[in-house]
Amino acid sequence: MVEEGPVTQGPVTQREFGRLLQGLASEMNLLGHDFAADSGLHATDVQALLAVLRAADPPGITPGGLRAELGLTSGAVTAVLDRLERAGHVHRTRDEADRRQVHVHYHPAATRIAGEWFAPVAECTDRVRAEFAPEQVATVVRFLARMTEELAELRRQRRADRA
Amino acid sequence: MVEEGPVTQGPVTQREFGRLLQGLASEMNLLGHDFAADSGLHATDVQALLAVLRAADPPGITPGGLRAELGLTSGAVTAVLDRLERAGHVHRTRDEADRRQVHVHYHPAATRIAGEWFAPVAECTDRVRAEFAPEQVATVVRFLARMTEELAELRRQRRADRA
DNA sequence: GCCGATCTCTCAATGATTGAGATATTCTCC
DNA sequence: GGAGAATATCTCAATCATTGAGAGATCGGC
Repeated sequence: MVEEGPVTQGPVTQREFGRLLQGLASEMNLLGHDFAADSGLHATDVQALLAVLRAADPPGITPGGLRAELGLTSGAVTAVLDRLERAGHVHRTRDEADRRQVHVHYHPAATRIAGEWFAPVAECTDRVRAEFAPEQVATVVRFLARMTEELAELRRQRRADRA
Repeated sequence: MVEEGPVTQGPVTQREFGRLLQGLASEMNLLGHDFAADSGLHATDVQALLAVLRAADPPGITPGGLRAELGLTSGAVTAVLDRLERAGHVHRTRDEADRRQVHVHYHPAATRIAGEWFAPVAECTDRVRAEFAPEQVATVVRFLARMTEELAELRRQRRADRA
């Protein structure tokens, strides 16, 4: 009873806020695990497939981009893409302008499969979003974008410091 | 302007919203990778260590709890804990009431090391939080909590359906 | 054109993860 | 109380993802 007091800014300590963020990230990770298990893929392959799916496909994401986005070494990315390609989820094309680069594209079937599997998740998201007023949703969106941006900047800076 | 037809809920489409969430989760994952690289640990070990750190320590988290929270098999959890214990980050105690169970506790040193490494991340979080009014932060907190809860419920239900 | 830089892939070595089974403990129901 | 089912953790051999160094191919600046 005593600890339920404050409501606005004070009640959520930095630590609790971190816990919330970690908890959500963890839960999303587990969704990936489940999708992997259901699809006969591995957790890493799913992360890669999702990264490919959420990349703009006109250009398509490069193995190097995946390397940066998944935190893997180049050999691991090649292996992941080999597995995804062998399973028929993605295919590679070589950039004609810069022939060193490769672009990874998803197959329509992969979109459909992932879309169907994640449909209940999307419903989940919609359900939660519906609990918030439009301007509140906008606030959440702004927060998510800013947080992501700020963390990316932090990592970028750290990388620069290391060199 | 023209192609924004299927607006499910306000200005942000469901797809964009999912992208935002995935992007943030991905970024947080990469932070874990970097911490792992700097600490001589593996990505999984870091996830486990963070899970131990954010668990209430009076009881301490069990290997089974970690198994559920990381999506690993029992053998993998044992291996992870062996590594973390060997590195001096955590230690195991056996529950006296139910001697089948084990509780994992972090060493104070682990808290300090992780705390120091993640201090800039915490500053990041604070910086972003400072950009929002108290009631907006409260909205974000509520959203994070509800989203996590809903996703956890979805996974729980799926697990039940499978059986 | 040439040299350094960039991007991807190869490959052997390492080691993390799996999955079935063993062990120990608790719970349930007669 | 005691037999059997259920639960929690650990063991271990087999599998396979990941690492890390290096090769091959291509581009950009001078």
